[in-house]
Amino acid sequence: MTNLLQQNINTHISLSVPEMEAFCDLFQNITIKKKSFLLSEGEVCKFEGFVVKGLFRVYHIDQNGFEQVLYFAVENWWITDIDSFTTGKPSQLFIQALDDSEVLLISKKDKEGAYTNIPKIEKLFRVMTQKTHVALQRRMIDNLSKTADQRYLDFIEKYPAHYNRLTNLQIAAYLGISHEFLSKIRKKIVGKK
Amino acid sequence: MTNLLQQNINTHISLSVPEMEAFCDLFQNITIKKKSFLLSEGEVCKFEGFVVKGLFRVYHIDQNGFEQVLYFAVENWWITDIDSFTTGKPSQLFIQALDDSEVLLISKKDKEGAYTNIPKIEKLFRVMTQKTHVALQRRMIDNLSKTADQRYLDFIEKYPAHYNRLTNLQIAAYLGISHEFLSKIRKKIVGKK
DNA sequence: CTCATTTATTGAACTTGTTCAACGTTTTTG
DNA sequence: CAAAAACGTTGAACAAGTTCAATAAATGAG
Repeated sequence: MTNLLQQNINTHISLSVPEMEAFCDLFQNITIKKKSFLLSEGEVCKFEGFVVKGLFRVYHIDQNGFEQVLYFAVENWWITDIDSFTTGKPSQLFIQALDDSEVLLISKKDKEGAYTNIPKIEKLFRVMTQKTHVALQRRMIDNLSKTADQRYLDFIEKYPAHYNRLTNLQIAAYLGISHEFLSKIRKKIVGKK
Repeated sequence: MTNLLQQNINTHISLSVPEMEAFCDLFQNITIKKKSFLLSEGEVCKFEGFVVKGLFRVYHIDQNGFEQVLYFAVENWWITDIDSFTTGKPSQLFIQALDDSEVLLISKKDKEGAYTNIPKIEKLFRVMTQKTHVALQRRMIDNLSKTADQRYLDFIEKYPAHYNRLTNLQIAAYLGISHEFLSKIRKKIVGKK
Protein backbone atom coordinates (compact mmCIF):
# COMPACT_ATOMS: atom_id res chain seq x y z
CA MET A 1 0.00 0.00 0.00
CA THR A 2 2.81 2.41 0.85
CA ASN A 3 5.41 0.99 -1.54
CA LEU A 4 5.38 4.00 -3.80
CA LEU A 5 5.55 6.33 -0.81
CA GLN A 6 8.56 4.48 0.57
CA GLN A 7 10.35 4.68 -2.75
CA ASN A 8 9.61 8.38 -2.90
CA ILE A 9 10.99 8.99 0.59
CA ASN A 10 14.13 7.04 -0.28
CA THR A 11 14.91 9.46 -3.09
CA HIS A 12 15.22 12.26 -0.50
CA ILE A 13 16.65 10.73 2.70
CA SER A 14 17.39 7.32 4.21
CA LEU A 15 15.34 5.93 7.07
CA SER A 16 15.78 2.75 9.07
CA VAL A 17 13.10 0.10 8.59
CA PRO A 18 11.34 0.88 11.90
CA GLU A 19 11.46 4.62 11.17
CA MET A 20 10.01 4.07 7.73
CA GLU A 21 7.24 1.88 9.08
CA ALA A 22 6.39 4.22 11.91
CA PHE A 23 6.18 7.12 9.51
CA CYS A 24 4.18 5.34 6.80
CA ASP A 25 1.70 4.07 9.38
CA LEU A 26 0.64 7.68 9.91
CA PHE A 27 -0.90 7.84 6.44
CA GLN A 28 -4.37 6.73 5.51
CA ASN A 29 -5.46 5.73 2.08
CA ILE A 30 -8.28 7.74 0.54
CA THR A 31 -9.99 7.26 -2.80
CA ILE A 32 -11.55 10.24 -4.45
CA LYS A 33 -13.79 10.52 -7.52
CA LYS A 34 -13.02 12.58 -10.58
CA LYS A 35 -14.05 16.24 -10.15
CA SER A 36 -14.26 15.99 -6.34
CA PHE A 37 -12.34 18.37 -4.13
CA LEU A 38 -9.72 17.44 -1.58
CA LEU A 39 -9.64 21.08 -0.47
CA SER A 40 -11.75 24.13 -1.26
CA GLU A 41 -11.11 27.83 -0.82
CA GLY A 42 -12.00 29.00 2.69
CA GLU A 43 -11.25 25.67 4.36
CA VAL A 44 -8.20 25.19 6.55
CA CYS A 45 -5.86 22.62 5.03
CA LYS A 46 -5.25 19.97 7.68
CA PHE A 47 -3.46 17.35 5.63
CA GLU A 48 -0.53 16.67 3.40
CA GLY A 49 -1.10 14.11 0.67
CA PHE A 50 0.92 11.76 -1.50
CA VAL A 51 -0.68 10.76 -4.79
CA VAL A 52 -0.68 7.00 -5.35
CA LYS A 53 -2.95 7.01 -8.38
CA GLY A 54 -4.70 9.63 -10.46
CA LEU A 55 -4.32 13.31 -11.20
CA PHE A 56 -4.92 16.53 -9.29
CA ARG A 57 -4.84 20.22 -9.97
CA VAL A 58 -3.98 22.80 -7.32
CA TYR A 59 -5.38 26.14 -8.35
CA HIS A 60 -6.57 29.56 -7.35
CA ILE A 61 -9.55 31.60 -8.55
CA ASP A 62 -8.90 35.33 -8.78
CA GLN A 63 -11.26 38.33 -8.34
CA ASN A 64 -12.31 38.09 -11.98
CA GLY A 65 -13.15 34.42 -11.76
CA PHE A 66 -10.10 33.21 -13.67
CA GLU A 67 -8.28 30.10 -12.60
CA GLN A 68 -4.52 29.93 -12.15
CA VAL A 69 -3.01 26.49 -11.75
CA LEU A 70 -0.13 26.35 -9.28
CA TYR A 71 0.71 22.78 -10.22
CA PHE A 72 -0.63 19.42 -11.35
CA ALA A 73 0.09 16.35 -9.24
CA VAL A 74 0.21 12.85 -10.70
CA GLU A 75 1.40 9.59 -9.15
CA ASN A 76 4.41 10.09 -6.87
CA TRP A 77 3.70 13.79 -6.22
CA TRP A 78 2.85 15.49 -2.96
CA ILE A 79 -0.12 17.82 -2.54
CA THR A 80 -1.08 20.33 0.11
CA ASP A 81 -1.68 24.01 0.58
CA ILE A 82 1.49 24.59 2.53
CA ASP A 83 0.39 28.15 3.36
CA SER A 84 -2.90 27.22 5.00
CA PHE A 85 -1.38 24.04 6.45
CA THR A 86 1.38 25.87 8.32
CA THR A 87 -0.44 29.07 9.27
CA GLY A 88 -3.84 27.50 10.03
CA LYS A 89 -5.50 30.24 8.01
CA PRO A 90 -8.28 29.53 5.47
CA SER A 91 -6.95 28.36 2.14
CA GLN A 92 -7.11 30.46 -1.00
CA LEU A 93 -6.69 27.35 -3.12
CA PHE A 94 -8.68 24.46 -4.52
CA ILE A 95 -7.30 20.95 -4.83
CA GLN A 96 -9.39 18.92 -7.23
CA ALA A 97 -9.11 15.39 -8.59
CA LEU A 98 -9.16 15.44 -12.40
CA ASP A 99 -9.42 11.63 -12.53
CA ASP A 100 -10.55 8.97 -10.09
CA SER A 101 -7.63 9.02 -7.69
CA GLU A 102 -6.01 7.55 -4.62
CA VAL A 103 -4.05 9.54 -2.05
CA LEU A 104 -2.21 8.79 1.16
CA LEU A 105 -3.03 11.49 3.69
CA ILE A 106 -1.18 12.47 6.85
CA SER A 107 -2.87 14.81 9.32
CA LYS A 108 -1.22 17.95 10.60
CA LYS A 109 -1.11 16.49 14.09
CA ASP A 110 0.60 13.27 12.98
CA LYS A 111 3.06 15.16 10.84
CA GLU A 112 4.05 17.33 13.76
CA GLY A 113 4.35 14.25 15.92
CA ALA A 114 6.69 12.74 13.35
CA TYR A 115 8.90 15.84 13.46
CA THR A 116 9.53 15.21 17.16
CA ASN A 117 9.57 11.40 17.20
CA ILE A 118 11.58 10.83 14.00
CA PRO A 119 14.09 13.67 13.63
CA LYS A 120 14.95 12.67 10.07
CA ILE A 121 11.41 13.61 9.03
CA GLU A 122 12.36 17.20 9.68
CA LYS A 123 15.14 16.75 7.12
CA LEU A 124 12.79 14.99 4.70
CA PHE A 125 10.43 17.93 4.51
CA ARG A 126 13.24 20.48 4.49
CA VAL A 127 14.78 18.75 1.49
CA MET A 128 11.45 18.33 -0.28
CA THR A 129 10.45 21.95 0.28
CA GLN A 130 13.82 23.10 -1.04
CA LYS A 131 13.40 21.09 -4.21
CA THR A 132 9.87 22.36 -4.77
CA HIS A 133 11.11 25.88 -4.16
CA VAL A 134 13.90 25.56 -6.72
CA ALA A 135 11.39 24.29 -9.28
CA LEU A 136 9.09 27.23 -8.60
CA GLN A 137 11.98 29.71 -8.90
CA ARG A 138 12.76 28.30 -12.32
CA ARG A 139 9.13 28.59 -13.35
CA MET A 140 9.01 32.17 -12.08
CA ILE A 141 12.01 33.10 -14.20
CA ASP A 142 10.53 31.36 -17.23
CA ASN A 143 7.25 33.18 -16.79
CA LEU A 144 9.06 36.50 -16.59
CA SER A 145 11.28 35.88 -19.59
CA LYS A 146 9.62 33.56 -22.08
CA THR A 147 6.72 33.95 -24.48
CA ALA A 148 3.65 31.73 -24.22
CA ASP A 149 4.86 29.69 -27.23
CA GLN A 150 8.11 28.82 -25.54
CA ARG A 151 6.41 28.08 -22.23
CA TYR A 152 4.01 25.69 -23.94
CA LEU A 153 6.82 23.85 -25.70
CA ASP A 154 8.77 23.70 -22.44
CA PHE A 155 5.72 22.30 -20.67
CA ILE A 156 5.26 19.51 -23.20
CA GLU A 157 8.92 18.65 -23.02
CA LYS A 158 9.11 18.77 -19.24
CA TYR A 159 5.84 17.02 -18.44
CA PRO A 160 5.06 14.68 -21.36
CA ALA A 161 3.02 12.45 -19.01
CA HIS A 162 0.89 15.35 -17.80
CA TYR A 163 0.40 16.63 -21.33
CA ASN A 164 -1.55 13.57 -22.50
CA ARG A 165 -3.83 13.60 -19.49
CA LEU A 166 -4.76 17.28 -19.37
CA THR A 167 -7.16 19.33 -21.43
CA ASN A 168 -5.89 22.46 -23.12
CA LEU A 169 -8.06 24.44 -20.76
CA GLN A 170 -6.02 23.13 -17.84
CA ILE A 171 -2.71 23.68 -19.56
CA ALA A 172 -3.68 27.24 -20.47
CA ALA A 173 -4.52 27.94 -16.81
CA TYR A 174 -1.06 26.68 -15.87
CA LEU A 175 0.72 28.73 -18.54
CA GLY A 176 -1.25 31.84 -17.62
CA ILE A 177 -2.88 32.40 -21.02
CA SER A 178 -6.42 32.13 -22.41
CA HIS A 179 -7.35 28.76 -23.88
CA GLU A 180 -8.20 30.45 -27.17
CA PHE A 181 -4.67 31.75 -27.43
CA LEU A 182 -3.29 28.31 -26.59
CA SER A 183 -5.35 26.96 -29.44
CA LYS A 184 -3.73 29.46 -31.80
CA ILE A 185 -0.28 28.57 -30.52
CA ARG A 186 -1.00 24.89 -31.14
CA LYS A 187 -2.07 25.62 -34.68
CA LYS A 188 1.07 27.64 -35.33
CA ILE A 189 3.49 24.97 -34.09
CA VAL A 190 1.93 21.96 -35.82
CA GLY A 191 4.77 20.30 -37.65
CA LYS A 192 7.45 21.85 -35.47
CA LYS A 193 6.98 19.11 -32.88
CA MET B 1 27.60 41.73 15.61
CA THR B 2 25.04 38.95 15.35
CA ASN B 3 22.23 40.72 17.23
CA LEU B 4 20.07 41.14 14.18
CA LEU B 5 20.71 37.54 13.14
CA GLN B 6 19.68 36.27 16.57
CA GLN B 7 16.47 38.28 16.46
CA ASN B 8 15.74 36.89 13.05
CA ILE B 9 16.26 33.31 14.16
CA ASN B 10 13.99 33.89 17.15
CA THR B 11 11.10 34.76 14.84
CA HIS B 12 11.28 31.23 13.40
CA ILE B 13 12.32 28.87 16.22
CA SER B 14 13.67 29.01 19.78
CA LEU B 15 17.23 28.03 20.59
CA SER B 16 18.98 27.77 23.93
CA VAL B 17 21.72 30.33 24.59
CA PRO B 18 24.56 27.85 23.89
CA GLU B 19 22.86 26.62 20.72
CA MET B 20 22.39 30.17 19.53
CA GLU B 21 26.00 31.05 20.22
CA ALA B 22 27.37 27.92 18.63
CA PHE B 23 25.31 28.55 15.52
CA CYS B 24 26.07 32.28 15.22
CA ASP B 25 29.78 31.62 15.64
CA LEU B 26 29.68 29.83 12.30
CA PHE B 27 29.04 33.09 10.45
CA GLN B 28 31.66 35.54 9.32
CA ASN B 29 31.07 39.17 8.66
CA ILE B 30 31.82 40.43 5.17
CA THR B 31 31.57 43.95 3.80
CA ILE B 32 30.93 44.41 0.13
CA LYS B 33 31.00 47.52 -2.05
CA LYS B 34 28.12 48.78 -4.12
CA LYS B 35 27.91 47.02 -7.51
CA SER B 36 30.15 44.13 -6.45
CA PHE B 37 29.00 40.56 -6.82
CA LEU B 38 28.57 38.06 -4.04
CA LEU B 39 27.87 35.38 -6.67
CA SER B 40 28.09 35.30 -10.47
CA GLU B 41 26.57 32.97 -13.03
CA GLY B 42 28.69 29.87 -13.53
CA GLU B 43 30.10 29.84 -10.00
CA VAL B 44 29.01 27.25 -7.46
CA CYS B 45 27.24 28.91 -4.53
CA LYS B 46 29.05 27.82 -1.38
CA PHE B 47 27.43 30.11 1.17
CA GLU B 48 24.21 31.25 2.65
CA GLY B 49 24.09 34.89 3.74
CA PHE B 50 22.17 37.09 6.13
CA VAL B 51 22.04 40.78 5.26
CA VAL B 52 23.02 43.02 8.18
CA LYS B 53 23.22 46.24 6.21
CA GLY B 54 22.64 47.28 2.63
CA LEU B 55 20.72 46.03 -0.35
CA PHE B 56 21.10 43.15 -2.80
CA ARG B 57 19.45 41.93 -5.95
CA VAL B 58 19.28 38.26 -6.90
CA TYR B 59 18.72 37.99 -10.63
CA HIS B 60 19.03 35.96 -13.78
CA ILE B 61 20.05 36.98 -17.29
CA ASP B 62 18.17 35.19 -20.07
CA GLN B 63 19.24 34.22 -23.61
CA ASN B 64 18.25 37.64 -24.90
CA GLY B 65 20.27 39.49 -22.30
CA PHE B 66 17.27 40.58 -20.23
CA GLU B 67 17.45 40.56 -16.47
CA GLN B 68 14.79 39.01 -14.26
CA VAL B 69 14.96 39.80 -10.57
CA LEU B 70 14.04 36.89 -8.32
CA TYR B 71 14.09 39.05 -5.23
CA PHE B 72 15.69 42.01 -3.47
CA ALA B 73 17.25 41.51 -0.05
CA VAL B 74 17.57 44.30 2.50
CA GLU B 75 18.54 44.18 6.17
CA ASN B 76 17.19 41.08 7.91
CA TRP B 77 16.85 39.03 4.70
CA TRP B 78 18.64 35.86 3.72
CA ILE B 79 20.41 35.41 0.39
CA THR B 80 21.70 32.40 -1.45
CA ASP B 81 21.18 30.47 -4.65
CA ILE B 82 19.51 27.53 -2.98
CA ASP B 83 19.62 25.55 -6.24
CA SER B 84 23.36 25.76 -6.75
CA PHE B 85 24.00 25.57 -3.00
CA THR B 86 22.18 22.26 -2.57
CA THR B 87 23.03 20.57 -5.87
CA GLY B 88 26.62 21.83 -6.16
CA LYS B 89 25.95 22.76 -9.78
CA PRO B 90 27.06 26.09 -11.31
CA SER B 91 24.67 28.91 -10.53
CA GLN B 92 22.46 30.54 -13.12
CA LEU B 93 22.07 33.59 -10.93
CA PHE B 94 23.88 36.77 -9.98
CA ILE B 95 23.80 38.21 -6.48
CA GLN B 96 24.88 41.84 -6.54
CA ALA B 97 25.12 44.53 -3.86
CA LEU B 98 23.17 47.62 -4.92
CA ASP B 99 24.60 49.60 -1.98
CA ASP B 100 27.64 49.27 0.23
CA SER B 101 26.58 46.29 2.32
CA GLU B 102 27.40 43.95 5.15
CA VAL B 103 26.53 40.25 5.22
CA LEU B 104 27.02 37.38 7.62
CA LEU B 105 28.06 34.31 5.66
CA ILE B 106 27.92 30.66 6.63
CA SER B 107 29.75 28.10 4.51
CA LYS B 108 28.06 25.02 3.14
CA LYS B 109 30.27 22.83 5.29
CA ASP B 110 29.44 24.68 8.50
CA LYS B 111 25.75 24.70 7.69
CA GLU B 112 25.76 20.97 7.20
CA GLY B 113 27.68 20.57 10.42
CA ALA B 114 25.00 22.60 12.19
CA TYR B 115 22.29 20.29 10.84
CA THR B 116 23.91 17.36 12.64
CA ASN B 117 25.18 19.12 15.77
CA ILE B 118 22.15 21.32 16.45
CA PRO B 119 19.02 19.44 15.34
CA LYS B 120 16.83 22.52 15.67
CA ILE B 121 18.76 24.10 12.81
CA GLU B 122 17.16 21.56 10.54
CA LYS B 123 13.79 22.93 11.67
CA LEU B 124 14.98 26.53 11.25
CA PHE B 125 15.74 26.07 7.59
CA ARG B 126 12.67 23.94 6.97
CA VAL B 127 10.48 26.68 8.40
CA MET B 128 12.32 29.45 6.55
CA THR B 129 12.18 27.63 3.23
CA GLN B 130 8.45 27.02 3.70
CA LYS B 131 7.82 30.70 4.29
CA THR B 132 9.86 31.73 1.28
CA HIS B 133 8.04 29.17 -0.78
CA VAL B 134 4.63 30.46 0.28
CA ALA B 135 5.68 33.99 -0.66
CA LEU B 136 6.86 32.81 -4.08
CA GLN B 137 3.60 30.91 -4.66
CA ARG B 138 1.68 34.12 -4.01
CA ARG B 139 3.90 36.04 -6.39
CA MET B 140 3.45 33.34 -9.03
CA ILE B 141 -0.33 33.62 -8.79
CA ASP B 142 -0.14 37.40 -8.92
CA ASN B 143 2.05 37.28 -12.00
CA LEU B 144 -0.38 34.94 -13.70
CA SER B 145 -3.48 36.94 -12.83
CA LYS B 146 -2.69 40.61 -12.44
CA THR B 147 -1.79 43.37 -14.89
CA ALA B 148 1.50 45.24 -14.60
CA ASP B 149 -0.33 48.25 -13.11
CA GLN B 150 -1.70 46.19 -10.27
CA ARG B 151 1.60 44.42 -9.70
CA TYR B 152 3.39 47.76 -9.46
CA LEU B 153 0.87 49.11 -6.95
CA ASP B 154 1.11 45.87 -4.97
CA PHE B 155 4.89 46.12 -4.97
CA ILE B 156 4.87 49.66 -3.58
CA GLU B 157 2.38 48.69 -0.93
CA LYS B 158 4.15 45.49 0.05
CA TYR B 159 7.73 46.74 0.00
CA PRO B 160 7.61 50.50 0.72
CA ALA B 161 11.16 50.33 2.10
CA HIS B 162 12.52 48.68 -1.05
CA TYR B 163 10.64 51.11 -3.25
CA ASN B 164 12.58 54.17 -2.08
CA ARG B 165 15.93 52.47 -2.51
CA LEU B 166 15.49 50.95 -5.95
CA THR B 167 15.63 52.47 -9.41
CA ASN B 168 12.70 51.97 -11.75
CA LEU B 169 14.95 49.80 -13.87
CA GLN B 170 15.30 47.36 -10.98
CA ILE B 171 11.62 47.41 -10.16
CA ALA B 172 10.71 46.79 -13.80
CA ALA B 173 13.03 43.77 -13.85
CA TYR B 174 11.22 42.43 -10.79
CA LEU B 175 7.76 43.04 -12.24
CA GLY B 176 8.73 41.48 -15.54
CA ILE B 177 8.07 44.54 -17.72
CA SER B 178 10.21 46.99 -19.70
CA HIS B 179 11.31 50.09 -17.83
CA GLU B 180 9.70 52.27 -20.50
CA PHE B 181 6.37 50.67 -19.79
CA LEU B 182 6.87 51.13 -16.06
CA SER B 183 7.48 54.81 -16.76
CA LYS B 184 4.14 55.00 -18.56
CA ILE B 185 2.38 53.21 -15.71
CA ARG B 186 3.88 55.70 -13.25
CA LYS B 187 2.62 58.61 -15.32
CA LYS B 188 -0.86 57.10 -15.50
CA ILE B 189 -1.23 56.52 -11.78
CA VAL B 190 0.11 59.89 -10.57
CA GLY B 191 -2.54 61.22 -8.22
CA LYS B 192 -4.03 57.81 -7.52
CA LYS B 193 -1.44 57.12 -4.84
C1' DC C 1 -26.97 5.24 -28.59
C1' DT C 2 -28.12 9.84 -28.05
C1' DC C 3 -28.71 14.22 -26.11
C1' DA C 4 -26.38 17.46 -23.23
C1' DT C 5 -22.23 19.25 -21.73
C1' DT C 6 -17.64 20.24 -22.07
C1' DT C 7 -13.71 21.13 -24.91
C1' DA C 8 -11.37 22.94 -29.07
C1' DT C 9 -10.95 26.03 -33.05
C1' DT C 10 -11.29 30.25 -35.60
C1' DG C 11 -11.78 35.26 -36.78
C1' DA C 12 -12.20 40.13 -35.81
C1' DA C 13 -11.67 43.91 -32.81
C1' DC C 14 -9.37 45.28 -28.89
C1' DT C 15 -5.89 45.87 -24.85
C1' DT C 16 -1.58 45.29 -22.88
C1' DG C 17 3.00 45.57 -23.21
C1' DT C 18 7.50 45.98 -26.32
C1' DT C 19 10.84 48.17 -29.10
C1' DC C 20 13.49 51.79 -30.73
C1' DA C 21 14.96 56.25 -30.87
C1' DA C 22 15.24 60.76 -29.04
C1' DC C 23 15.86 63.79 -25.36
C1' DG C 24 16.12 65.62 -20.56
C1' DT C 25 17.59 64.72 -15.76
C1' DT C 26 20.25 62.77 -12.15
C1' DT C 27 24.22 60.46 -10.34
C1' DT C 28 29.02 59.09 -10.49
C1' DT C 29 33.55 59.58 -10.89
C1' DG C 30 38.03 61.34 -12.23
C1' DC D 1 33.20 70.84 -10.94
C1' DA D 2 32.93 68.94 -15.39
C1' DA D 3 32.29 65.13 -18.31
C1' DA D 4 30.55 60.74 -18.69
C1' DA D 5 27.48 57.41 -17.49
C1' DA D 6 23.26 55.85 -15.85
C1' DC D 7 18.43 56.74 -15.28
C1' DG D 8 13.73 58.37 -16.59
C1' DT D 9 10.22 59.99 -19.90
C1' DT D 10 7.83 60.23 -24.14
C1' DG D 11 5.88 58.97 -28.77
C1' DA D 12 5.08 56.08 -32.63
C1' DA D 13 4.95 51.65 -34.68
C1' DC D 14 4.61 47.04 -33.59
C1' DA D 15 3.92 42.31 -31.31
C1' DA D 16 1.74 39.47 -27.93
C1' DG D 17 -2.19 38.12 -25.84
C1' DT D 18 -7.46 38.86 -24.71
C1' DT D 19 -12.24 39.00 -25.49
C1' DC D 20 -16.37 37.75 -27.54
C1' DA D 21 -19.08 35.23 -30.49
C1' DA D 22 -19.89 31.52 -33.53
C1' DT D 23 -19.28 26.78 -34.67
C1' DA D 24 -17.27 22.13 -34.68
C1' DA D 25 -15.63 18.11 -32.21
C1' DA D 26 -15.23 15.13 -28.33
C1' DT D 27 -16.91 13.23 -24.00
C1' DG D 28 -20.03 11.59 -20.74
C1' DA D 29 -24.29 10.24 -18.31
C1' DG D 30 -28.63 8.16 -18.59
